[in-house]
Amino acid sequence: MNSKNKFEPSFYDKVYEVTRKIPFGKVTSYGAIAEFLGRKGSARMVGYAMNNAHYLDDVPAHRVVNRNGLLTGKHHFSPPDLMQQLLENEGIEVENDKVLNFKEVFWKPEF
DNA sequence: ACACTGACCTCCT
DNA sequence: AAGGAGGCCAGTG
Repeated sequence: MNSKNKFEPSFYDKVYEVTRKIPFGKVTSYGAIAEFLGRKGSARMVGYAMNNAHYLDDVPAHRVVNRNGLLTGKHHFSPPDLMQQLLENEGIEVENDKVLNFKEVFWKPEF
């Protein structure tokens, strides 16, 4: 997976690392992660990394939504509703494939 | 090494 | 206000 050497984690690895640090009951956006990693305009890379992250059970991909709080990646889960179910299970209100109180449950990536 | 892909974001009609 | 197109850049064939 990692094309770079092990001393310098690839972009994907950083995305996974940040995604794992998302607190319980919190969510973040692709753009926020991309910006945090220094690739502000590269939100697509984050989403692409999330695609691969599905093979990892350590990465809560359901906590990552787009900038509008919309569950864009829900269709990529086994049952599409699983993403919403997981979020609601964490106390996050989701309605019409959108995260309610997105501003409150939003978690800015940080170490 | 080139071309295409992609769970997004922003700007421009 | 709603929709279309371009841009961002790492990874894979």
